[in-house]
Amino acid sequence: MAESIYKATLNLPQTAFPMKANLAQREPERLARWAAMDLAGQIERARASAPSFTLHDGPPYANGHLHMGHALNKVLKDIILKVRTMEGRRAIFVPGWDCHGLPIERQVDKELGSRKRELDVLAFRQACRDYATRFVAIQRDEFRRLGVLGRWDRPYLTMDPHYEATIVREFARMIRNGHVYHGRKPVHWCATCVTALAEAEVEYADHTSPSIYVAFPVVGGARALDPALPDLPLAAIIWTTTPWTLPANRAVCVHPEIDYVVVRVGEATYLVAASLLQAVAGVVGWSEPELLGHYRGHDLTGLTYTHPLTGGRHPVIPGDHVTLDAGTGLVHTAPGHGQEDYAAGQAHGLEVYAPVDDHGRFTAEVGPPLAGEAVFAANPKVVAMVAAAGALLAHLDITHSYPHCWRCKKPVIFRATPQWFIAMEAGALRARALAAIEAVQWIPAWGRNRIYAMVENRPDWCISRQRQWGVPVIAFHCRGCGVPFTDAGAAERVADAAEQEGADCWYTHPLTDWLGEGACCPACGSTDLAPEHDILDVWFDSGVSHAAVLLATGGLTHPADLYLEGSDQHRGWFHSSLLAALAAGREVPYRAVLTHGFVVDGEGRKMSKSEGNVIAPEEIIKPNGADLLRLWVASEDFSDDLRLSPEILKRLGDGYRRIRNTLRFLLGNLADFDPGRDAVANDQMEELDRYALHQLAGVSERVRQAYDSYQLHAVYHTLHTYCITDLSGFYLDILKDCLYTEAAAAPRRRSAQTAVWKIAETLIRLLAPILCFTADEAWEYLPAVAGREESVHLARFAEASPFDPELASRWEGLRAVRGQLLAALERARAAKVIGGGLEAAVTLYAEGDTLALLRAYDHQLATLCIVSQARVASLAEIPAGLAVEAGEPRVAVAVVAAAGEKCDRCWQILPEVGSQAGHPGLCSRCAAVVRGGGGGG
RNA sequence: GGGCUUGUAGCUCAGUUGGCUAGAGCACACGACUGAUAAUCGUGAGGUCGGUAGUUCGAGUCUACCCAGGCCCA
Repeated sequence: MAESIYKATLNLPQTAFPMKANLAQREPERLARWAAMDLAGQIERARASAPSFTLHDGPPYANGHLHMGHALNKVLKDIILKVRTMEGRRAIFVPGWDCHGLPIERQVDKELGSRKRELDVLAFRQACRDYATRFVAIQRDEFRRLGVLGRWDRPYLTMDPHYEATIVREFARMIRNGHVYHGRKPVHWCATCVTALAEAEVEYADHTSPSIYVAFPVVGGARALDPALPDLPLAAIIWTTTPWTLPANRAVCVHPEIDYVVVRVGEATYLVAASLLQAVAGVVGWSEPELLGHYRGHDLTGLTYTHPLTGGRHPVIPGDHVTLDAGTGLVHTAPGHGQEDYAAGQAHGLEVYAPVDDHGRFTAEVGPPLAGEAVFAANPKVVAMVAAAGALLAHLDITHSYPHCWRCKKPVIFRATPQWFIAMEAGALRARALAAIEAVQWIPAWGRNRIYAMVENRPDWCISRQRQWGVPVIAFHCRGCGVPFTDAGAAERVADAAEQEGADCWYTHPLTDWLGEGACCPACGSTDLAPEHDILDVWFDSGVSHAAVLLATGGLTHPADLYLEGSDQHRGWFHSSLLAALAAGREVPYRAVLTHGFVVDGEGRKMSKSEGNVIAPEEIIKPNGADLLRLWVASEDFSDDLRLSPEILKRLGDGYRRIRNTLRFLLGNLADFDPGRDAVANDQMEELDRYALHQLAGVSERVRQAYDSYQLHAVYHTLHTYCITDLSGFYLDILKDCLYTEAAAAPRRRSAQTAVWKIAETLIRLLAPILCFTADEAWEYLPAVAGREESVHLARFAEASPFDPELASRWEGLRAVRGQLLAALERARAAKVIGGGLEAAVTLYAEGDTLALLRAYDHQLATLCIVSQARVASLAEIPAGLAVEAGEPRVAVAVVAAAGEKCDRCWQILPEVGSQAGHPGLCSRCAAVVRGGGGGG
């Protein structure tokens, strides 16, 4: 097609802002630019005296590469910080890492292999430190790639000397507050490796164990339970697969809500769960047990029984963990040898008894013949003793899943070992924590219930670990009497030393440096003292971050305004931070807690390697850029789980391109616009442009409000729909005629450009927290203005454009009619009456207010509907055969092919084309523009 | 098994205290344009609101149970 000679006289869009994002290449370039200009530092300096907003970073674990969960969390934080910054607040981001702990220790173990034996504690700790340092660097680079701004050059690390010192100092405060005590608790123990094992170090495998049913004689016989029963002996039947734990039995647990029965077999009666009677009868060989009575579990509690081996008397207690899956419904409980046994024992004041040494052998306490025997080897002896006591009802072998040591593959035992605890009741810690929870804003609100129930029910916090890579529990043992003790003053001295030397000082200094010369055991007076070897739980480390970071970093506040983590942290960091702060006599470290869900696949299932449905951040960034990942974060409602799938990314890519193109079009139409010279005052602007600014004001307000309440998905949907519906599909489409064909400096074109400019300035800023790369790129293509910030991230959100509801209601009326007209045009198109809209001449038939409105805007209707000619008439004049359009308002639309010639320049078909002197191909408007020196050119 | 939580078109989301033929954008189909062009515009077709049973004149919205997910425990 021959190009019109007039094309050069049009003001077509011009911009170097590329349509194709090419983010994979451009983002790293922008990151380099930000680094070179120290963008994060500039932002901090620009807001140095502004009101603060502190979002405290929960430290990820310094191990492995980032997964989507990490990316999600950090991007959410970054978006929120950028929002606060653009709202004018000082929002300093100090990222952190959790560096101590078992996973790193295990990795280092693996890497060292057999060489580990050659390393002393300090060398091993150094190896762990090196490992953590390596992954901090890796993860830092991966986080930065996401566009997250902050103090990446000086993050907080829980292994920093200052941080380690803070851990010790907070521990000292807890000692002073009377929270720290020493007790016993069962842990997985490998008797071969002579070490405690964490849950992660336990592997489950099949193992054959003796399965025995034992009768525990109830004190007082059947009548102790129910006087109506015959005066016969009564025995509670228990089942166990670890006979060796029987010497440590201290109770029998029953479920208070379960039905139990008493049955008579010969001259004895037995207690067993009703629903398990048949199974038990089969195993122990009862032919016809006689049913004597039904009882609920809570009827049984309060009974006591005689231990068949020791002769000791122990109680029947309630326990909700009792199930009817197997056994008898009455559970042998040894608080020193089982997790649930321990919990039940704690609730009823039972002794934590575990007469087994580090090598898995019975101690002298149990006496002959078991003393000195390895527990597994002693099983037959115990069974024989039970039989000898006349208490063995049945004995067989079963194969079942049983915990084994990850290292030596031998079966492990549960064994109570000495541990350090934070007491929940001392200083009313639990009550204070519950009260504090009420004062925090939980977003979503159900977070409050979740953490409240946990704090309400949790046992004392076991803070010691039998490990090496961590901060030592600052405590002492007396070699004389064996009594452990703490000393707050000593701990404070350790903290002082740790400020310089790190927690390693515990291993390098003599105890006299902490306790002074001549220190002695507070219990027996012995001066033969030893340091504690256990280290602190890593949750203790991160739990004191508020003290180590918020209190120690200028510009941050304590408490923080916000903690923001996944919902699993109700049990994790939110929880440990709360307890650590209160136990140390500090206030709650956060005012508000925001939680997000987990990343799941397109079906809502969790991502797992075995399922093959994992998507790594890398897989999004490499082809699409970090902005797309960020857009995904913003597009989904993060209060629930976030779905991620190839289709979702595809849709999102479409959305991104749409927004980008809209920006490009806006920028392209500002090529010749100099705001200082050309901007039109609001009251001088065309109504259409003022209506566009009114819409912008609404969008801006909605988005700002959504940002403020952390409804990021509402931000995305609002902006996306705005770009498509209000801008692309309405305002900008209509505006093309004016922008392209009017004289460059024509007042109505400058009016339009002023609106376009304000829309661009506002929209780019609103997008900046989410599309941090794209918005900053677009920022550079905005018309130059004095004092423009070097980056959009240094700017504030735009001043609100004016609302004009009265004008808006008129234009919404016009827009509704336009919608009706478009449907009519489509029919005409289908009937081949017209092709493009500009081939049409329309007549709008309306009535009442609509008719008045249309008459008032008569001269603008053609432009508004992008047809060549439009006229208005009363619905009363509607021609025969023309139907009223469906919907509101009531109008009829007649569409005919426009009469006249097509203007060579603006493509409208008008009757006057051909009558313009010197410009036979032009309409009168275009002829005037061309005579006046053309458009822009 | 327990605590908390989710389930509206293929996708992402709206649906205030129960009240209209359940909405939006995208994707899809069809069409237009070729001066936003690896763009742009229009029209249209998509949902028994996870299921069942209740309460009610009326339920996506309330109740109970069930199914399928998620987090944390056991």
